[in-house]
Amino acid sequence: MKNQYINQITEDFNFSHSALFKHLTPSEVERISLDKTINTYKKGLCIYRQNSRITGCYIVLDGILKVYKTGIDGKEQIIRFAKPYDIIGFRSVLNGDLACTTAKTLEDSKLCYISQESLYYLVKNNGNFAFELLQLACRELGEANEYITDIAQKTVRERLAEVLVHLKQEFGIDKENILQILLTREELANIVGTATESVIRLLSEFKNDNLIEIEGRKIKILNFNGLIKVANLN
Amino acid sequence: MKNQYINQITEDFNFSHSALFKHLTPSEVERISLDKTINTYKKGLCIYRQNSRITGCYIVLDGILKVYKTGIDGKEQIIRFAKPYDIIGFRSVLNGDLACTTAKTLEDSKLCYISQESLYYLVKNNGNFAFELLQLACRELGEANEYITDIAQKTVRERLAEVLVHLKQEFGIDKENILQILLTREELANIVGTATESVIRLLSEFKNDNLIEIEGRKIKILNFNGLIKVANLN
DNA sequence: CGAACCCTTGAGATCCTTCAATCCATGTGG
DNA sequence: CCACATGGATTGAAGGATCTCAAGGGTTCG
Repeated sequence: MKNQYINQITEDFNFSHSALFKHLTPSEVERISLDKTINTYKKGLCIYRQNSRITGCYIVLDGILKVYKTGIDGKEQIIRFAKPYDIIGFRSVLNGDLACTTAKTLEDSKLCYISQESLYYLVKNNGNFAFELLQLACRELGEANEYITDIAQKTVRERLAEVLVHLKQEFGIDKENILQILLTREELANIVGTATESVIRLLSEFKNDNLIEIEGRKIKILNFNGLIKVANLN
Repeated sequence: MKNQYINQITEDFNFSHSALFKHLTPSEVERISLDKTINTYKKGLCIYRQNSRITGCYIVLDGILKVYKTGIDGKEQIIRFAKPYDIIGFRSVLNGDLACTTAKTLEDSKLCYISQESLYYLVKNNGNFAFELLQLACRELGEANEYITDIAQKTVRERLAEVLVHLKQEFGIDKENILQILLTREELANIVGTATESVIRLLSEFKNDNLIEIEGRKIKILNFNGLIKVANLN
């Protein structure tokens, strides 16, 4: 019976592939398997909402989510994406704060819910888990600091090129060099922190410079090093 | 003998006032007291530099530091400040990365150095300490996300007002309503993410609007709620 | 008394946003 | 199958916020 639950999650989620969860003992795996919930979500659904109380966090088993803050007059600022093996919502759970972001699926997705109690249990009882989570938080913090500096100092053009570089690094490209994440122009603008129209104009400049090709939301990377140069990355 | 070391730190630093360190057992206090180093630093000194290897972290006992990243053509972006009871450098220590920021004293300061080994020891052996540190990282992460949204969406005017609000909340004001942190116009610009000249012009607008008074680097807050309104904070 | 720093102000340039109009694809209900 | 609504993409034009450059003034300090 218990094994059945465990199989249900390990089928979708190979713990040993996760830096965070590979330290779990069999009994810990069993424990979280007992109170976890695996659900699938259609594209475009909110998993949790900014300013709502959040009772647990989620591991992404399949799909891609955007995590964003809603700022002045409803404009979204995308803070990060989450893909398989990523964990979302742990920040608010650990702090006991209301969610400071909204998480929404960009594709049909499968998530594993882990309750606040389970997360606390792991953090308190498994030093390695706590350490990995701490490292994760620190890594995200480092990235956030980088982001702040970029937004504060770089031009929109540089930032858009940098975003394309990061998206390639995070989601990869297929054999035709097409970015493996599909975003609307508005979503791109909400990462870069600019207006939709600016993204459109710059993308078409990048196209004229033979850095990329565009077909709807598909972006083909033609000259990665060129993008890096435009982005002013080192 | 050992007690002498312990006194040396507890004299400057009341552990029970620190959310992070109040969980330490006497033997843990003793342990870190044995390998810690307390030093005073003149104003304007670098404690550690971006891209350098960092062998431990620092607790601020006295003084104020700025923590910043150096971006395009040497322009500083101030990420945060540190004041007594704050801890700096733990992010890079825990991740084993090179420092991603530079920390510099804004006043004569006294810091307590804690080695990587001691920090690791505490994280691994004291679940409460690890938990507090995790919470701290999560809190900073939440603030960083907030910051990203602000820089991306707000005008320079709004951001400058917001910075003044935050500085008041973090460092307070004296009986004459003067901000208890002195910054150059350039440093203010490096928090806001703008040009020095813009800060100067906006500060004098705020003065004309009777929100503040300026005398050199002293900023007197005349109308705090007005600043909050300009900052578009709620 | 310079030198070094910081602060201030003006003017022009420019990047970017905003607003408005159009186009296109998709989906839905009659 | 058509008419229409919806959401996204695109383009142009105008305006504005902010930056850059340049010059000058004040203060501190050796």
